[in-house]
Amino acid sequence: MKFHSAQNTAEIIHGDCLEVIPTLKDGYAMVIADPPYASGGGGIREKQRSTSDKYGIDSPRFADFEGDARDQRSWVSWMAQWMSAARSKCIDEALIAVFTDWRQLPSVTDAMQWAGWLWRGIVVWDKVNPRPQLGRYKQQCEFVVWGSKGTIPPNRDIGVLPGLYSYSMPAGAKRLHQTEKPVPLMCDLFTICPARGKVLDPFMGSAPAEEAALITGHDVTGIEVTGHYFNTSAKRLRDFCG
Amino acid sequence: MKFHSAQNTAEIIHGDCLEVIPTLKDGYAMVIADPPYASGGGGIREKQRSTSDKYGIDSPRFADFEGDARDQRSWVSWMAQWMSAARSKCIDEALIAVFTDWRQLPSVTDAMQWAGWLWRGIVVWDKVNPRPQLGRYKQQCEFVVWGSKGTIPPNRDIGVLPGLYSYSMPAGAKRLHQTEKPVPLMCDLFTICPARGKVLDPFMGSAPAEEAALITGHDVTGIEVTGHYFNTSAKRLRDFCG
DNA sequence: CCTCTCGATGAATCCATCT
DNA sequence: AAGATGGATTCATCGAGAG
Repeated sequence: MKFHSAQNTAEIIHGDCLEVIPTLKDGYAMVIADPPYASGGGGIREKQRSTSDKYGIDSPRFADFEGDARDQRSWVSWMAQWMSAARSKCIDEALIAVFTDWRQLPSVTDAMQWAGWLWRGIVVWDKVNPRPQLGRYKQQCEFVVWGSKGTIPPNRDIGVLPGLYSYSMPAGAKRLHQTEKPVPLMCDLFTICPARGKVLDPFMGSAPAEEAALITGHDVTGIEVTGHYFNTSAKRLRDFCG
Repeated sequence: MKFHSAQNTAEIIHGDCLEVIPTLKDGYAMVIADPPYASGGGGIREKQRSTSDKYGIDSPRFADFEGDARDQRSWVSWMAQWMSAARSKCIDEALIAVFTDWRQLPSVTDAMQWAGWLWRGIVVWDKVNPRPQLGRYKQQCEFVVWGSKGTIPPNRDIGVLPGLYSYSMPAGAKRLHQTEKPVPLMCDLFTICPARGKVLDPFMGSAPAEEAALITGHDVTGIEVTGHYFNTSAKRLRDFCG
């Protein structure tokens, strides 16, 4: 399914990214990913809880999403698999940026390197208003582990990018997914992507990255396995493209 | 060597923390550590460079510090060893906080857990003005991996602590060590330590943590292996205690 | 005492050039 | 051919010193 803004195209595909990615044409300049964190709890019982129960706060407003019930070992190898598949569809100077929380950060850096990407750093997303925790430090930040397929060419016209971004979680009716990322944050992250470079997003969710890619002038391919959220994304992009 | 503020005592010891820690009395409520990161490079050549050369910029202003030349495997097991030794001198509800950069963050979380500590989160230190890097995200933050020996009792009277702190690197003549941490940052981190709880600092450097501990009302034991920096710390604490 | 300008600095990274 | 060395780059912030 395709949506067109003034200059760019967003294509969205309903399916499992491990099956869909091999069918794509290559030429991607950036991979952006917000995979299920699978970190809601240590034991098998926690993994079996629904995502809206694990990550929801008071009343479950959101449909459950898939892929969050893997145990730690299989989660890491699965992460490495899709990162490897995505890498094979990328140009040599491509970049990758993967969201994670503190619990899975070490596993994400492992998986990224197993998949052949060069790990280059950690960008911090300050969520500004996280849930307070009495008597301990708040988990105020999430992290974007980023890397590249090969060397990054110098002297691109993008200046110096921040390593810390502060944006509140999307709130209220505008929020369409439990773990939706702010569109302005996604726009900022795309600053590192070469002008007009194609973007691949294997975990579309409610499509904030697709909206941001169109805003910043990139073609984008989004993949989503959960039917409910694929439909949510289609509606969002239909509305956005007017 | 001991220094006394109005209410508290700082004891500083010259030696290798792995040898010194077993000689200490127990009863510590918090371990704070800023170990050598050993992340200056992947190969043996990088490890052999002096710390002032690796981490300093143009003209080396600071004396070199020891312990930064371990390779990755031995660095991790060494980290686990001192964390384990420190843990055995702690009370059941003790806390630990360890500084690291992005490169070593996954290894620090491994070592902390190998040593028996419960890993509880990542506190982010925003350095505000890191060196800019053209065409990529800046490495703007360092990280404090924190955990506890056992459960953390609820309802301690410290309210909710931030998970993100912004402080510039100490600058100018006040800065006594290449990698010195800001005293206000150290003071903020000690907010989680129970009132009058004893603090252990195995990598004293130029003693910003010792100064912060006295300011916030804690007895503290600092250990430093490099003679030059032991003397620097002694002078700093002598001046501070008047 | 406050404001302004100017200069110096940084737990960096990359690459061309030697050995 | 592989490993070691040295130099260039970048800009927000801080501090010193002048006005």
